[in-house]
Amino acid sequence: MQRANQQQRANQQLTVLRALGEADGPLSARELWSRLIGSGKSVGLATVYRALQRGVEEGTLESVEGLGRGVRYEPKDREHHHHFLCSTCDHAFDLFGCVEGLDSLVPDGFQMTGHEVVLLGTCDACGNAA
Amino acid sequence: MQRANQQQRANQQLTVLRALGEADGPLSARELWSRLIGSGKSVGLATVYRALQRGVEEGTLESVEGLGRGVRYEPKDREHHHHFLCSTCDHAFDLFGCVEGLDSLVPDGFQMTGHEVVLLGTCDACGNAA
DNA sequence: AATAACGTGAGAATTGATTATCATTTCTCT
DNA sequence: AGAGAAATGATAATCAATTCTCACGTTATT
Repeated sequence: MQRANQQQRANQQLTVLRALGEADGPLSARELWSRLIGSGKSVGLATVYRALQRGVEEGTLESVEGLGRGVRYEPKDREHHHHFLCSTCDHAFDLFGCVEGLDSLVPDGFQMTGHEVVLLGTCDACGNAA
Repeated sequence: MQRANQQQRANQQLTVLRALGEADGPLSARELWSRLIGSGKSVGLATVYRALQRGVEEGTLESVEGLGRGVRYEPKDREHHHHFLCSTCDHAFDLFGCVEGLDSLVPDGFQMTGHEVVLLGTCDACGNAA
């Protein structure tokens, strides 16, 4: 391993969690890792996984399924929201607000404990780049 | 391979597609395969995959992501609907009806082309079995 | 019946995501 | 500074889902 400078040493996991906290939506481990590398932070993919796993164990992070294939993570302290999944860049964006009329969809005998709403389409950037 | 009886020979892929058509919600390849085996139909998992792949290519099936991890499949001719995902048995049930107020969630500059709503909780059977 | 194209099942191979391992390095505390 | 605990990065191992391969059965056509 090449000489790493002291600046970006320290607690790498904090670097990871901070980056996730600044994201505009839930990120997968790889997505988060790419962003870190892209912004010049040298962290191992394994460390990203470790940070995410630990965040979930400690209750500060939440894993989000239902957005395309993989699992994504987001800070748990965000208030109730949903996501917009861009089919071009595959990034998930946080949305604000919720919807009406969910209760009426629940079949007799079923107990609803939560819900997810995902809007699909093209994000601003991808739409303009077309 | 043990002697298979002629009755259930013929076009196995049709058997697969028929079973999917009779399901009360989208099924994963494995889920569909299990059901077939469970009901005495001897089909190979590879054949299930072939039938699903072909169904999608020919436009009669649609793959559904966003329900837990894997990919599930459903006939494309069903009218617009959403799903209830039971956290106990992991089965996805078709629901009827839709919700209000989706448009207002779309951020400026984003183009929405579709949406998914997933209700989470416990299905009737699992709730009673508890 | 003969031939060729297609369908099938079993299991191997591939793939992508996640976890485990291990030699170092960094931290913490004294 | 020194000792032991924890963190880190590279990469190997694991695991589940999906695809591929191939020997053989089936169907269609003649």
